[in-house]
Amino acid sequence: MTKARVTVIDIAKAANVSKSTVSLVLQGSSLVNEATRAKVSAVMRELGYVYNRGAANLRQAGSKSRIIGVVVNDLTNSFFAELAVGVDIVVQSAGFVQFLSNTGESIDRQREVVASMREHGISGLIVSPARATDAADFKPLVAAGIPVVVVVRNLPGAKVSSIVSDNRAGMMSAVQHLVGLGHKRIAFLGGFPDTAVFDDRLAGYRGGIEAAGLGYDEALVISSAPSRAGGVEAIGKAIAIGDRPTAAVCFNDAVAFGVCDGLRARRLEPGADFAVVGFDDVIEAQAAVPALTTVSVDPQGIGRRGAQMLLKQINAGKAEAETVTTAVRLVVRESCGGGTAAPARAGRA
Amino acid sequence: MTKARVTVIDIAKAANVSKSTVSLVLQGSSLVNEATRAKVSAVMRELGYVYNRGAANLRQAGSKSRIIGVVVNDLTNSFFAELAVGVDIVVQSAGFVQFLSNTGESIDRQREVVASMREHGISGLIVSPARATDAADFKPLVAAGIPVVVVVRNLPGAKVSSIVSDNRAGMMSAVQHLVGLGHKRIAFLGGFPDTAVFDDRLAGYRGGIEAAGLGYDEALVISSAPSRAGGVEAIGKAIAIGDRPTAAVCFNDAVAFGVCDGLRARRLEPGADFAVVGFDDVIEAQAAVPALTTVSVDPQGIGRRGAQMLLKQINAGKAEAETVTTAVRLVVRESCGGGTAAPARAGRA
DNA sequence: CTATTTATTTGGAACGTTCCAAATATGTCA
DNA sequence: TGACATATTTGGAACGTTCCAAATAAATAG
Repeated sequence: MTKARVTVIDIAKAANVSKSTVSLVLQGSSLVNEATRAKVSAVMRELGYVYNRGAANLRQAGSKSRIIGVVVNDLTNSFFAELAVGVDIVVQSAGFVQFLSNTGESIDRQREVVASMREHGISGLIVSPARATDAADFKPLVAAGIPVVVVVRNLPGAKVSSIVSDNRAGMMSAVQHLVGLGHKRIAFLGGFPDTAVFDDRLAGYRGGIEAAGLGYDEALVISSAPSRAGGVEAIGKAIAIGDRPTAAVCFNDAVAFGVCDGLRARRLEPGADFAVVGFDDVIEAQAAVPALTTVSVDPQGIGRRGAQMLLKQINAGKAEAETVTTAVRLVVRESCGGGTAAPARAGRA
Repeated sequence: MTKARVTVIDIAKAANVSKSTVSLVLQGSSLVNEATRAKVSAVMRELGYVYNRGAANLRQAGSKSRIIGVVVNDLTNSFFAELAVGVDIVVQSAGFVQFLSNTGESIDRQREVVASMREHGISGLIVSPARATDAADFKPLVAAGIPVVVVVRNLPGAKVSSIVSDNRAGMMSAVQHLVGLGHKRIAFLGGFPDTAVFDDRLAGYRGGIEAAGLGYDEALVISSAPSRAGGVEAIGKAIAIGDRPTAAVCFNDAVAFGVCDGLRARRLEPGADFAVVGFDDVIEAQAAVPALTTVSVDPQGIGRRGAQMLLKQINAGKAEAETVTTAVRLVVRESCGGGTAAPARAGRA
């Protein structure tokens, strides 16, 4: 067991050069003679040298740490897992590493992990904020010159870059699709009203309804937790309405799945008896039965995009807030009926 | 915009004490006077001090970095995402942070990220190795005194701790369940034979078959990619066998889903015409139609467990390799027929 | 052979902490 | 009061790098 760490000085001694030279080799400087470089490299390999980034960061000005912090609100949701993977791909290929943490929608946890990341000297931060995050929470970071990119959920008021999907347009096209299928009573189900994403999606819904000449009816907007359970709850209320809706656009796919569950529990077949559209296009959407018609947002793409933007800002040194909305597209599957006749599913009563 | 970083010396000056005292406060030492502590803390808050962990690590011996490296082979698989969350939960509440990377089953990538983590001075590593990982890859880490815990997939030959689920027992109980339902010809479908996990599960299958007095028939073991597509392929071959099986245990849930797809494509209804059992109990298993009977392994639990073990080793200073197999349990749903019939699952939500 | 480039190498002095040994202040007891 | 114990504070000297200014070696010019 090697007791002490092998340092640049050990290398220097063994290779008969100065530590400065070793450092030069480490950075691939062109100042050093080829022969020397070879010798030093050989010694490093031989002694099993491992670079101490901490020490280097200490010396180098501020944020050369090459660590990117990534904070997501729910890693168990495959949407965000995909997003993290997208970030990782570009971050890694740029020679940075990723510091990933999950907040589970807890705002306190979020504060903790961001603080911790800061102590570790991250070069930049990508965050999908927990619900009800205070826009001011990231103020100190940007004040310290650490670029921040907010993804998925935007943070109105925060002076940071953000990438969000085009929630309005997506929901609008979902509504248009249902209208095209002849539906007149279309509900909007799920989601918490206190989020910017909710507002955007609802606005898209309303826009679609009004553009179709249908009246916007507030009774058809039923919020709930943005989860499967929330979907079950919401469809329950929706069905109890006097002038019952015949279709619904859902806040996200999880809600849509819950809506399907709730329909079946009432002996209604999603797709046949009631049309359902989701939002996000999570991996499960295409495997579900019936396969879910949904608005696809490509979380991995958002992750990649966000990471690129962040790296750009890090390299630029100066970060001016920039906002990007990424396009979305409706993926028509089976949950609104009419779709591609599925491989004969035995009709479950 | 604050130009320079606020350091412990700035605090010292402003609070009229020495930097040593500030350091003491930082570490919550009981040596410092209450009044002094209060004053220093106030100044720190006022000047917006942020602790520089890099500098601290530099001074402190070896691995006090409080960073835990986590490497998984496929973050988009919700099984591993759950695992990462499990790790994060205990790691975070112990005041450590998590460095998470995804290898996407690439062995090169794995080497890169592990090297990078090492440069950053991780205190320990939790890894779910990419396929065909060389056991020797983690040698240098443990030689350097950095504890490593391998999860999910074990690494025969590596002298590191590991946590794997009880693959043998799980598969055995799956077979027993099918035997109990009267099946005589039971196939084992999917998975790559070059993995330890495959060997274990196959051994469990064989054990169950033989314990039931049924003959072990190699023709009924059909390997394939451990994916949905692999499942489709495997069931195709299985059905083509002369003495056709009436049931199958699958390498994992993804394969099981593929098997269901393949059955339907041949106008066979999984559950009714052919019994299918999965392994893992991924989130989708209970929502699928028919809901999948499968062996539940609780990835989050494995993550938590692994993290605890790692922390224990870090604190102990010395790490002796320890191997734990976690219990699994068969969850009976609908994919073997007979199960809870009609009343659509309102059960969960 | 000296003067002048050009190529390479090199000692410190940082960076922001923690740790140690030693200094100072405070209190207690005879 | 002096001597001693106890509580609190404090200057350096590390830790492993990078950077700077300056030294040395080699090559070219005059």
